[in-house]
Amino acid sequence: MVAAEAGVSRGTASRALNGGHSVSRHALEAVEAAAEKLGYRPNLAARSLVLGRTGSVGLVVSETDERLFTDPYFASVSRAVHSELLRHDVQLVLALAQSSSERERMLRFAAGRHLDGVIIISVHGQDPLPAAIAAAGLPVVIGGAVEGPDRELDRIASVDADNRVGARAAVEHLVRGGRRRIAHIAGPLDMIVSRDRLAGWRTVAGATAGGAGGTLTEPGEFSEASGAAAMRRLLEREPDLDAVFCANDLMARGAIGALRAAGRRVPDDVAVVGFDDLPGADLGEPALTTVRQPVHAMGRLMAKTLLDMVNGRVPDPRHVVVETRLVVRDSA
Amino acid sequence: MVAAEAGVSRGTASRALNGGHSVSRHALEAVEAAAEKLGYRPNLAARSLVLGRTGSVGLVVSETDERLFTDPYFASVSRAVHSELLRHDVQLVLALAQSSSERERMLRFAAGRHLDGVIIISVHGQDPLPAAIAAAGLPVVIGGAVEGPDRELDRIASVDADNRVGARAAVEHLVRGGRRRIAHIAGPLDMIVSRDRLAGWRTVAGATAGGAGGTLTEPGEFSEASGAAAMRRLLEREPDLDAVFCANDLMARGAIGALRAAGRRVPDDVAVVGFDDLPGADLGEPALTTVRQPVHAMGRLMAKTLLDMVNGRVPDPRHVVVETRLVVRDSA
DNA sequence: CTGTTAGCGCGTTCAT
DNA sequence: ATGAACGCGCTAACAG
Repeated sequence: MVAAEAGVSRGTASRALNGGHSVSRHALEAVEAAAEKLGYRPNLAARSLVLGRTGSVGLVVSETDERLFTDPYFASVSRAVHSELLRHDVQLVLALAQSSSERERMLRFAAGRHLDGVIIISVHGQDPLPAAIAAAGLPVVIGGAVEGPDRELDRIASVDADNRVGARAAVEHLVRGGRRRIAHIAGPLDMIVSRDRLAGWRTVAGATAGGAGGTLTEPGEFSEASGAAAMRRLLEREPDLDAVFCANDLMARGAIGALRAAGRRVPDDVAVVGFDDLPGADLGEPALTTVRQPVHAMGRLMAKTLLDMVNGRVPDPRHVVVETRLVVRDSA
Repeated sequence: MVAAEAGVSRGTASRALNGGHSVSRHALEAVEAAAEKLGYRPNLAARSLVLGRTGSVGLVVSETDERLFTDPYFASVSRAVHSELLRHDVQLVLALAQSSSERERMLRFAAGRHLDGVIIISVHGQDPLPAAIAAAGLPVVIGGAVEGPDRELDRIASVDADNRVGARAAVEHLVRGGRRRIAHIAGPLDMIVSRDRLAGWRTVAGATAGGAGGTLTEPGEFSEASGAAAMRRLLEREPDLDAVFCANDLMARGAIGALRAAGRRVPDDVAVVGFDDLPGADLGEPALTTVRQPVHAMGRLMAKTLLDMVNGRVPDPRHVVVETRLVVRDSA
């Protein structure tokens, strides 16, 4: 420790640079001056080796960078997580993990103690990554629902929106508006979020149009283009549909474009409801009726929960579901 | 080292887990089996302490998360950087650094040897971060131009597009098309990119409309909304303008919207040229004439250059400028 | 309040 | 081919 070259011993220097407890004013000033003069930077690798802490947590996105940078949802979540971490002086490390080889690398990275904990969003299928990281001893917070054995692991927590309830509210709103042939553009069916929103829709729509309402669905991929494509397929299958509930706002925007291209007016001919209430949903033409997810609050909660776990506290409940709310605008 | 519990000494185990050189088949297998059984994960913090290498590099974006997730430019760059790093088995760590306190944290993070090197894009003003990181002994690659003393530092390299030339080509194209009152929507003037594109425009436009062409400019912030706002200001100042060159595609899109809202046809009344040629530029209505920047190649080059420097090679030249190319489509 | 010592987990020399 | 010992830079625990 070069700073010790400035008068005192390494122990004293270390104390001075950290809290400054139990150090005389004189020594403290000498150390600070020396550190300044030498441009001293503590080696964080060494520090984390002895402390068992790195002071940084990861936000891993199991998604193509395409979607990461395209869907405002991720922007909102990262912003929320980031701002919460800053308050606790913790560094955010954003990492992509699309392919399984990248997930494997991520696992090595996290398990190798480069991180104190990990937040994972956009989990597809039953991704082994969360459980693997937890098995390596790191706390994991999942943004979204958790099923199966993972749910029981003490090191895994989650923050999810009440997707089923939200979806049901959306479709009930359409029914109240007199719509009968209500279609659904779903998200990728390997994601629990998608299946939950689908289930919420089916509960209500299955009771309309003589039960046929429960089959009128096409999957998309949460992107605008995939929403437009799904909408075209639905129109082909069922030209008479009078409403469509989309699993997110981006697909809703795509659906509106496709409807217009097909000569339908929104909401006169076909009503459209989205999910998320992302920034901008209120601006488009027409303004989008959608289910609001408190994304910012959820992001902060994920961060806060993770930090709690990093500090050895097990949150109770470990799995929280936050409320959503229907926001009625012009499109339905 | 727990793996040593499986028969051999720690040294042998270490050799077995790494190259496997100078280790008997028998010992090697024993160690591998033990590692597998114990779910052994090397502690990367310890490894980087002794090796002086972490195997990860940072991509820091001095930008709001808003823009990071909104401007497809960042998506393209990160994708390129990421893919190149993967080939070399290096972990990408994405980090935001908007405020100066976040930059300070980033500096501690990098200087603390959590990273082997750093790529910085979207540098505003003369950000002290690059020089500070370089001073801490880490190699830095800047995406964009470098001015002043930073340019001479051995540890700083850069990859930039020939913004002046590209801008000039765009404006010359407008002149050839018979346009005379050619306005410019600039980027934030604290960025060299913006000033370079502005200068390219001024070179040519300054010679049109009796010299008045060189003053008809308004700054934006590279976002669609700021492009629209700048366009409105320009129309107010100069209702007769017949063309506008925008410092990026996003602002060009915003400008087109504002022009239409003001009742001007594009390109009939006003021609519009952008910069970047981002995915989607060819799709909109009208398809955008723009200056193509080889973003993917630039991203890969940044990554490759950084890895070279991490390995002790100093690239020559240290500052490279890549060519851009005008892509003529419908909007001008 | 301060100096000393030990040890975090690893790769690597040097003997053997 | 292998084992023992050392040191990376740091903090914590213990003496003084």
